[in-house]
Amino acid sequence: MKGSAAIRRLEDPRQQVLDAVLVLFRRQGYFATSIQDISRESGVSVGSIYHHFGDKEGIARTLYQTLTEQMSARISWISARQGSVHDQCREIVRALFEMTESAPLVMDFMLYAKHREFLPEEKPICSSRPFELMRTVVAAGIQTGEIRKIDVMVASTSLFGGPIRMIMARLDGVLQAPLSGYLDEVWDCAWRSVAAG
Amino acid sequence: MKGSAAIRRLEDPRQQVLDAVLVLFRRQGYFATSIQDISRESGVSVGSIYHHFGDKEGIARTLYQTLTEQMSARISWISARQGSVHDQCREIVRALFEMTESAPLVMDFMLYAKHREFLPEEKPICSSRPFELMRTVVAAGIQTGEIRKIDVMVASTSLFGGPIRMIMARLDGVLQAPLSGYLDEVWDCAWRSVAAG
DNA sequence: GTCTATATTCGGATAGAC
DNA sequence: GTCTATCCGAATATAGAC
Repeated sequence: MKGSAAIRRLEDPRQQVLDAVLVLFRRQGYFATSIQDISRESGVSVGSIYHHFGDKEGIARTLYQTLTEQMSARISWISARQGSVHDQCREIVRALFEMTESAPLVMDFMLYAKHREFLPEEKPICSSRPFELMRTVVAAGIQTGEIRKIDVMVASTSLFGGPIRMIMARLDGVLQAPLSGYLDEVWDCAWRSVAAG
Repeated sequence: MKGSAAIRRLEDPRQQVLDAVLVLFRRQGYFATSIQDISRESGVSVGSIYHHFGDKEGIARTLYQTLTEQMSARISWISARQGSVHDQCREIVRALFEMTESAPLVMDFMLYAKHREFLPEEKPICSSRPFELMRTVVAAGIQTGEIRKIDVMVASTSLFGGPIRMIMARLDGVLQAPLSGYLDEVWDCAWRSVAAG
């Protein structure tokens, strides 16, 4: 039955560990978080953690890959459901804002964690799938003529740079109110920067 | 004479250490850099380093404060020399781009370093002096009517968010060519997002 | 102020029982 | 698969001579 899957998932030690490190990495950072901390917070023993993840880096890598995949999937899904590139991009920004409020730890890890410091093999965040997808959408917008004929990288950073800085400000506590209240104004600014006509 | 000052500065152990950690923190990050590494790279002994900085965190703090002060001073200077807010902001972006090319290590430390992980006392980078100054300029622009009447934070992130993302892409190696070639297009986009009229 | 040698702590990783 | 007890290398910080 379905219910047992949910319970199993709660008991799944891998998921327990991933949930715990998301909290701990945010609170103390990767390096200040010991395996002992992770064991205590997750309720999974040290030996079990090593059995499942190999080493400490393996935990971070698994978390990183899981989250980037989820985010990519969500962006693709949104993108496919919208008609115009304008609507696609606006809904992506809306989704990013919504994720920031509902899962700030995830957004924090995605945007702020210096993956290069503890995942030297991984590509920089700018080159990760979610950001590549955003650039793809922008490139399509230039093709359709919705977006002015400018460099794709310039268009992407102009369109999403403002919203991303707002998210960072919110995660830092510089911004007190929820992002949803700023969405219309932020999107209006962002779109003006690249809109054709 | 002036020459001896320059030589003295090269011999100043504090400066030697700060120069070295800028390189090391960029290459390996704060936590992966040991005091031994710093001693080797700077040519200053471990004991001397502790004498001057107290502890490892003291090195990072000194570096952070020195760089934010320099950056703030430069932004203030630029801002004071320009007539319109439009020109002030454009020259700030130009200066940021120029700094990225001439001193990438400095920009990397300012934008990318997770200061919260090793400087828990410091304010988040969004709240640091340089960013506050930028918001002040933007607020002035709203007063003069050059910038539309929108939320100051929204206006700031919209205006500088794109350029900052371009800088990050450049530091990550995602962008191959120097930023100077993108300045006009980036600034055009940025200004459109907030310009009145 | 500068340096070398050293102490002490800490945390990643493993061994091996269950 | 899970757990506890343990090892061992590494890194911060200090002591104390010069």
